[in-house]
Amino acid sequence: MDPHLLRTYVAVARLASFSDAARELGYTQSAVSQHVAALEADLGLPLLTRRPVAPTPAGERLLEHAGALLLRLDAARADLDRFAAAPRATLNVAASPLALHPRALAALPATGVTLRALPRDRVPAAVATGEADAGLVDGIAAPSDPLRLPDIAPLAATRVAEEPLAVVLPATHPLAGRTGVRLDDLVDARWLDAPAAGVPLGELRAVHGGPAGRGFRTALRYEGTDTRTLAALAADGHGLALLPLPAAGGVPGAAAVPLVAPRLVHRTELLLAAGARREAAGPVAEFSRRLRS
Amino acid sequence: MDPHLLRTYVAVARLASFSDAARELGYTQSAVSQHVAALEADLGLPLLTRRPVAPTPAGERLLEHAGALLLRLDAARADLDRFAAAPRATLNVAASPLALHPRALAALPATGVTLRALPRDRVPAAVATGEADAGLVDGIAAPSDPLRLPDIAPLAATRVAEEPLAVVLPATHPLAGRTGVRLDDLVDARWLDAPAAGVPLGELRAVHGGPAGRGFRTALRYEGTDTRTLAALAADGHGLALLPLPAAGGVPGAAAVPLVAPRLVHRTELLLAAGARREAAGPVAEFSRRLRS
DNA sequence: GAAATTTACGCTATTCGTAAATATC
DNA sequence: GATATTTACGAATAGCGTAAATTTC
Repeated sequence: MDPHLLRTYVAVARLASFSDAARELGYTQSAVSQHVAALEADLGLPLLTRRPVAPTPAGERLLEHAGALLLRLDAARADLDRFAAAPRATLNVAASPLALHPRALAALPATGVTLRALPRDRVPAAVATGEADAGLVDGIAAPSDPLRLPDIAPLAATRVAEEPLAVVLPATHPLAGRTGVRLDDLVDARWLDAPAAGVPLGELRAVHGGPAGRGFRTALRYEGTDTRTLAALAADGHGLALLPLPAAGGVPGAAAVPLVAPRLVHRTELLLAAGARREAAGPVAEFSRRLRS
Repeated sequence: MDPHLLRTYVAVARLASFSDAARELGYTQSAVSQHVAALEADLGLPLLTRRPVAPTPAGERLLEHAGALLLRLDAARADLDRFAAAPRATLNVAASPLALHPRALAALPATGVTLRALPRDRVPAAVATGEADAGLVDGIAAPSDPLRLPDIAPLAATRVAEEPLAVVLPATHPLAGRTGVRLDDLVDARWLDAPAAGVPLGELRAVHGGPAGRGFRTALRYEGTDTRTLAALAADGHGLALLPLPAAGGVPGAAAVPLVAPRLVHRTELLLAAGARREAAGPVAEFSRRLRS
């Protein structure tokens, strides 16, 4: 189970071709074939069917392991590399769309900043592998609870902000006038699933504690990142949206009603590779220090 | 960052000796020295001080990564090995002390069972690496929330049971007569820290959502696994204990008062390596099926 | 029979052990 | 000076590419 072999195997499985994988990895087809053969011999299992090239059931399993494994390996290397490298002169921030809290924006250094929007679940990996120096992620959690992040690598998470959650509904909706809604009142409602722009429904289900069982049916899926659009969709009756309260207001035809039960908040966290915390100077340290205070 | 090198490095760091590590791994001292040198060259960093042998700061960092990495690697191998192997004839269960719920005991097959008690945090690893065929873990969580387990490998977790939590206090305690207590009433209290026998205070703090900030001072630490002893200590005024309600009752001089706020439960889960779920027959499948129904 | 994967084979680079050299307490 | 780590060096091995063989559509 040499990582090289795993890496090759993953590439072959992804591209469904030995030859294409060889091109991508800079090997000959022969070498790729030998890699896969070695892996199969090592595990005593066929991993791929040939013609067409597709993973066997055992191969599917291995893919799950291999992905995480290679990610961790890259993360370890990146983290250790940071030890040796000089403090960076620029700051590379990966952020999920809703994590760009004013407090975070205010803490950004004046120059040398690159800000990249990434899907929520790719932010931790970006920080771990060194693609980004710092990450800003959001999610929902119980008040003052940390977010549940996948542990790709030892990352230091710091609270940046917590805001109430709000349900966005059409101004004509019977609940629109309320000062607060309970989620239980809305289990039968149709929701907008907007993993990028809004709070992902899956996460809500996880935190709220419903097993796959009840509710949260999806009416429409929106794949963009614009919260105004999302609120407009909600105003137009395509389904309910869940947003941080500050982001939910001010859309014509829409009412934002705070979610009062269960007691959940929209939380933003700063993510730093643990190795990066040693840096005493530089924009990464500066950004981190400002957000911490 | 070859896993072999990492494994050697970890052994050297743990044993604080090149020679001892060589003996343990079945290499010569020379080979071990070369391994460490190769790693240091690869990363461009010194990882160990010699005489005495101890990890440098960078080495410490690497240890964190390496541990998780090697664990995942072992888990992957074990998981794939299960694919090739014939269904096991015996059932090897790893369980944290409080996870031995009657429902779990009742589901055990009549013969061929080995039951091993393990600290809570080692159960997932035991299942992942194949040391155990199945695991029973407990912890505290919001009602019908899954436990937060470290993701060493893709493990399938199933709910086995949820029980109310109870605070165990001396019968003479002012709150002893209550039908329920709120945790907020007890932040100033002294607690028994019994990571093995009771619910770990750290976990409570995490779920309840206090950052390192307030409360949960420890009066006495008990490292055994016996809940009766723990309750007796609480009865004797050495501090408060937190136990699942069923385990908390019936101790002379002690009162068990259900915890009513925050709404948390003691939860037990069955852990199965995802690879093992394919087994249609055998004691592992039988055990799993009985607990699922 | 064309396209793709596997196998054969030779070259090179790596890895490990023996043994000598060197460093540290 | 004894103990422990490093270095030098040779033998075995593993890994890759070229090219021929084989498989499959």
